[in-house]
Amino acid sequence: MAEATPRAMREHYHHGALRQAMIAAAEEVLAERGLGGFTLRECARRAGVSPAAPAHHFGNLTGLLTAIATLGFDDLSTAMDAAVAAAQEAGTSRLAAIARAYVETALANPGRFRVVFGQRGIDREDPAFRAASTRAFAILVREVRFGRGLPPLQLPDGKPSADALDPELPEVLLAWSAVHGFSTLLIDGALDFLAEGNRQAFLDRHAARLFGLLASALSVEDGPVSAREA
Amino acid sequence: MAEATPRAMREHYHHGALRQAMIAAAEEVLAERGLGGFTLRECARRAGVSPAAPAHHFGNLTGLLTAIATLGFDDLSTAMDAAVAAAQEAGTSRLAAIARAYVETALANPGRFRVVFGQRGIDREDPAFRAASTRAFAILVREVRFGRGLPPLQLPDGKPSADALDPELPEVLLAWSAVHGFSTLLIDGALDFLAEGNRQAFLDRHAARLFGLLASALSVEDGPVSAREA
DNA sequence: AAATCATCTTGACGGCGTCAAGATAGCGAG
DNA sequence: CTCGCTATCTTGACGCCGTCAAGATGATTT
Repeated sequence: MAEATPRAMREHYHHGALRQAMIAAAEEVLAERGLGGFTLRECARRAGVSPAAPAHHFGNLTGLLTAIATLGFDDLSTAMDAAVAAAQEAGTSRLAAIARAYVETALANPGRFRVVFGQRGIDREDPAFRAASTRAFAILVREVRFGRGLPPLQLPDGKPSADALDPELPEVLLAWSAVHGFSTLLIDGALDFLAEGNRQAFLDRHAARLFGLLASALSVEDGPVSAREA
Repeated sequence: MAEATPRAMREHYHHGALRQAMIAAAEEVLAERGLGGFTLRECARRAGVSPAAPAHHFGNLTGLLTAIATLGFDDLSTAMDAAVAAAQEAGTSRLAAIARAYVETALANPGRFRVVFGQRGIDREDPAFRAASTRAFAILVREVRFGRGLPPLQLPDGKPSADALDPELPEVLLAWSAVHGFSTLLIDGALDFLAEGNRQAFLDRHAARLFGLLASALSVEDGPVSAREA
């Protein structure tokens, strides 16, 4: 497949599905070496193609990363939706399930997760990316509203009107910030001094309590419920 | 100062304070071009020195970034402590003040903030870095405990014993995750589709509510306050 | 005054992303 | 059926990157 003989080159001069092949190679490289070790040339190498070939399909490195980011966002949506369905079934907290799914997706392939959040130049105006991003955000909004006993919002097609989701925005932002922050802190090793070399044990020990705390914080009806016996 | 004549070169063959100069240059580059446009060679250029000169002081790029990260963590600590003092004075929520300070620090110099959290290879085992990191974490722990009406923890010197801070760990993690996640989402532009081109207005509009929500969530006395009428 | 040592320069290496120019092949129009 | 068109891919080059080995320089110690 990656033959170097003139014969094979002649036969495969036109790759035929380079775009797909590049994306597959990119996912591979990200999983293997992370975002730091990610290289356009290496992806081209694995796709069995010259370094300049991808330009025609993706424009440049940013284009490739944007494509990866779009897929990554879709995976995030898929994982969250699946988690919600499972929690629904099991009768457990849907918000906690979403949180778990988000963090697990990030930890499963940190390099890819970092691409999604543009640690290395993606095109946020790209229509496909925007669509994927909006889709994921809508899931979060829907679940936060569900957690507060509110009916789902009518999301015509494009982005939800800012006014419509304004009332619950702080809750949504808190939810997203918390799961996203926890994910990045874990990925970047900022919590390693607490995990003492065993990240999984650390998660088993504290993640559920953290997610539960978040879910219950978001379910609280109104203002400060403190002042209980302070 | 950055003369190129042999004369000046001879006079300045030994820079004398290259370490400082490199750090200053690095901060400059980070502020100007962000972490993506950050380059060891560019820093050396601004310090008026050859590309290989910094090696003697920092080892390699990672060494320089680690030094920057250490300073960045210290700034985070300073900002948080100042915010707490101010809130104390004003009688407002100390936790909300810390949150605001954290986010503001991140937004003030995103490139530097990204260095702190190792988006580009730092040495987390570096003693100075570890100390700075522990210091900042201790502030967070102290304030979360204060918010819950608990006395400050005895932190001998090194890291706090894991057992001692175990009870409040979920709250601390939630606090850190939320402020960190909000910061990175903002920095990475993931919230731009909500901010509609005016990030400051967006913050003015929603940040206070978000921080207030977080602070009150952390002040809740005990377990799930949900199940109220679910 | 001589020797030692930290500091800095020079020149080179391989790897990167990108670009211009040319080779190749599939495809539609005649 | 063939001719040309166009999308696709290669080649070779450019400037930039981080790093290294070897040598120059100057401060410090002996």
